[in-house]
Amino acid sequence: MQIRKELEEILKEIGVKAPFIELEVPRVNSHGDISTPVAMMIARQVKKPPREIAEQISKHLCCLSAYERVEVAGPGFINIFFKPEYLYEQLKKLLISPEETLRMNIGNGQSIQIEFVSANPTGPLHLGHGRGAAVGAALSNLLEKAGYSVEREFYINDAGRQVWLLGESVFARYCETFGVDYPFPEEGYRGEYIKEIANELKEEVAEEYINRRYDEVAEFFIDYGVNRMLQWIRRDLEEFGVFFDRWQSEKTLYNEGIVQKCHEELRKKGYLYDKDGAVWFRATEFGDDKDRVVIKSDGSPTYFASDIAYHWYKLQRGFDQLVNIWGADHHGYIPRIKAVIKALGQSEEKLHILLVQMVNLLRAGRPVQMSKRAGEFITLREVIEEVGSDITKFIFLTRRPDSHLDFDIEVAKKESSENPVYYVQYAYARINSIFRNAEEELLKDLEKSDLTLLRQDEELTLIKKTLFYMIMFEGAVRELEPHRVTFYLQELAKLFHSFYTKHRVLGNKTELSRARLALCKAVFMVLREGLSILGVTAPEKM
RNA sequence: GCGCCUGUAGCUCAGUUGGACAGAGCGGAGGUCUCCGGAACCUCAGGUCGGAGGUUCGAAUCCUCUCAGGCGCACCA
Repeated sequence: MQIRKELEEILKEIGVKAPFIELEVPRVNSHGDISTPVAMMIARQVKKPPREIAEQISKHLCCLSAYERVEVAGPGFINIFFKPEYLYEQLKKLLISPEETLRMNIGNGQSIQIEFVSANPTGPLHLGHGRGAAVGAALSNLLEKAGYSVEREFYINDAGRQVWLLGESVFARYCETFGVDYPFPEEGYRGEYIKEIANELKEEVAEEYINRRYDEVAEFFIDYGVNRMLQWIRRDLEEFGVFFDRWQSEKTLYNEGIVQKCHEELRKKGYLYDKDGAVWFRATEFGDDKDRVVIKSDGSPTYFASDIAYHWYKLQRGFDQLVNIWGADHHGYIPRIKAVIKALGQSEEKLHILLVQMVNLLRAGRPVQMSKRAGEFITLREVIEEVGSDITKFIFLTRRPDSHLDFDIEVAKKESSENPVYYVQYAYARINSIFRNAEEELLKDLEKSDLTLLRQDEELTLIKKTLFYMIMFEGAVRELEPHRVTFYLQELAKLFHSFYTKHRVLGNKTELSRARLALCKAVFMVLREGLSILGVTAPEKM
């Protein structure tokens, strides 16, 4: 698939530079296999009517052997029809080297760090975290396959007030198990899991910490609580099929002097200043609404203090690009973090902040109330136990991240038995089943089979669809949109089921069967590749 | 009050840096199967793209205003 390159060259000959050449797969067959509006896009620049430019371009394209014909249509579309021979050739290429073909090298080894989930270690993960996890993991996989060197990182907020409260909550419950009265912190965490930790502690340390003041033993309780929470978080994520390369602790940023070093640098540049007994960051210099407090007048740092340092540290580590996946409730935070990046002398383009909208959890149309403090909520773990990981991920990945999402547990279970994930997985299982039924002889060296026997509409359509995976892939990478993969897979599965219903693979003349098996193999590889981006299993049987 | 996100078929959602008559799944109606897995396939019905202006060859997409829902506007995290 090198149409884009060819078009670029033609444009160069004509003396035009187009920033990005858009290729579309038209809905209507008569509009060609591939179509491009590029002539219309440059019409203004060249000051010629689009159709005239289109004619000129299409004349050049006509000479190339891959195309059967090239038409100019409508206001100036260039519609390209492939020669079947070209399709067979590309299909063969896919069969011979699936990895090289399906994994376009776009990133060229650039390093990119993706930070996601980063849930506070003060309670179990909920469904919103699950959405971030699914999106982050899929995006990571996508970029990795596109030739980026990806690091998946989880940032742990293990410093500050929230974990202080976690420790105190555990401490209170711990005292309680000995019948010792300690007032439960007003904003403490009231979930059952806190009691679980307290009971564990009772086993482990007996009454060692009884009758002490909390601030004397806080460190112990915080560490214990945080570690236990992280264990659970990690376990739940693993169960969900999401893994991280690195877990960065906020506390470590303090202990290793990273926060201090970063602040010194900013101070030197004049971007930190003192006012009213506090230390401020000059965010307004870089487009934020107001300057932001970094160290409060009581001497304690704000959350922002370490967040600045965290981003500084990421940049220090030399990534070419950074991606932060945040819950949409943090959107107000974007200008100040972008300001930090700029203050550190880096281009804000380096940092992509992807907002993932909130998830409303419903059961049969009725909202399920969620409140972490009160300890009433349904966890990610409970949802994946009831609904299943594949289904849950698939639901998250069939929506744009910034769309609001009502996740109805009952609907999720019902719908999935009738369609979305299983539909795609079923196509995969079907192909596997065909392979199981086929005689071994037939399956040998499929790339050498006579692909020109694939002449039926359904076959040609299916071949094109598998080849157009690359167009979808490129767009998904460019826009950081893994959900495009999900939609593509559904379309591919649909075309496969259609083909399967209409044409028999096995039991034909040997060569036709082999050609169709080859086609199945190609679909098989694309499905497997796509599902692996989504982190959804590709079952051989189901 | 200010800012961000969302509003597309009865429901859940896509719609490729503005492109050809607006798409899919579910639900509804009707059909397909002697055979590789029916968790399948095919057909039909169904939308003034929240509303009003504007920009242009061309708008679901961009701009302005407006309505509705969600979320933010701390020396909280």
